[in-house]
Amino acid sequence: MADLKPGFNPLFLREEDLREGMELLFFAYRDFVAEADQVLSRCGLGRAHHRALYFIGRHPDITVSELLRLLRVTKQSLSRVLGDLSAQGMITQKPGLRDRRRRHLALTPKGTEIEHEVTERQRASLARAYRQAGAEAVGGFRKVLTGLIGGDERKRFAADRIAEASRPGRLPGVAGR
Amino acid sequence: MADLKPGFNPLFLREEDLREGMELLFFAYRDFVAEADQVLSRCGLGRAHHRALYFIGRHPDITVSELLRLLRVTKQSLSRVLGDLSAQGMITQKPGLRDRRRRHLALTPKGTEIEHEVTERQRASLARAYRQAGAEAVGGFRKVLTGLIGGDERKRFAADRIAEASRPGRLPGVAGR
DNA sequence: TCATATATGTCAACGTGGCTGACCTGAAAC
DNA sequence: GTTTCAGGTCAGCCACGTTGACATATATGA
Repeated sequence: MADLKPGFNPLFLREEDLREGMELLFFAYRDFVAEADQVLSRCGLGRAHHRALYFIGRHPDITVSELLRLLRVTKQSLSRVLGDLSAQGMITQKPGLRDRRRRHLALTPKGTEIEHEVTERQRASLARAYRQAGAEAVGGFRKVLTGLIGGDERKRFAADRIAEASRPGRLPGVAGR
Repeated sequence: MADLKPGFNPLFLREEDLREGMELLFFAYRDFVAEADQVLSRCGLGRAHHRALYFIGRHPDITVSELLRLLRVTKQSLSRVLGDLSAQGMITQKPGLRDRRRRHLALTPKGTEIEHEVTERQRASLARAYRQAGAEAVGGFRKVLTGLIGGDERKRFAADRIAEASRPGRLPGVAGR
């Protein structure tokens, strides 16, 4: 069953600890998103809408295909969500100047408001966990999670992400595929 | 907008860092579960089946309601999943001796095999991330995630969980509700 | 200039896995 | 022994993923 050999691994790689880590991730994620779901349901929105709002807010003028690569869903799924958000006046979609096939997405004031309202809960929740755990633990948290991210996306969370943060409209890890 | 005041918070609690943490969690979880989904779809099972298999394997003779509290889904949702697993001969359900209403669940050899096959991928993935990050980072990872878990469940991941691990059939955080 | 290949986005139909509501069954209480 | 209740099931619905077929826009080449 490809079991880990206890004698050849540090303590934290034991079967039991790995299982515990998996459960921790499961429970933490479950509760983290549940935080937002309450607010979302009051707005008549789902989790999928929130994810779209979030990333559009974070990357103004993002195109649909860039958003697709971030979310890793099919364009058909995303299309429905964007249709909803557009119908409710939460996002704007303007065709690109260079390539008029592309629609560039942005939040309306209303969309911004909803996004903040929902995300604020999660941010507060994470902030509390960060504060309780301390700066050093936060570093470890980020280190391990970064290691779990597969492939290209990991680069976005490399050490030099400060530079990225100062260019808010860009999507370095996405535009370059 | 209830923004965090930069002057009164340590650096790692800045808006930008919290957003990055949220995204990290999103991407890491997304890729972590995607790992298992490939294997699952080959077995004709879904994510819900895996979660049930996992926790039944980890807590033999668990009752349906205990499982419900772990997974936080409705009994109707779980019932369908258990029906599938039972029909495919992956779990056994025997009525309790003391209270014959309760069904105690356990994995069959076939169920154990499938569970291992799926979970093994995830365990390997987490082990790699742990190894890359180092023991200290793993401690921080667990600390922050534990802080994200709401309410009662957090206790299960307290310092004395070693004691729990030596009593594999028990569910201290669950039975006591 | 028009035929076509490619990229992008949409429409229709379907599957998984959540949910609520109504109901059944065994155990316990009066 | 009827009632009450916890544990579990059946039926139907919804959110949000999927695939397949199609529409539109740009780029390419005769």
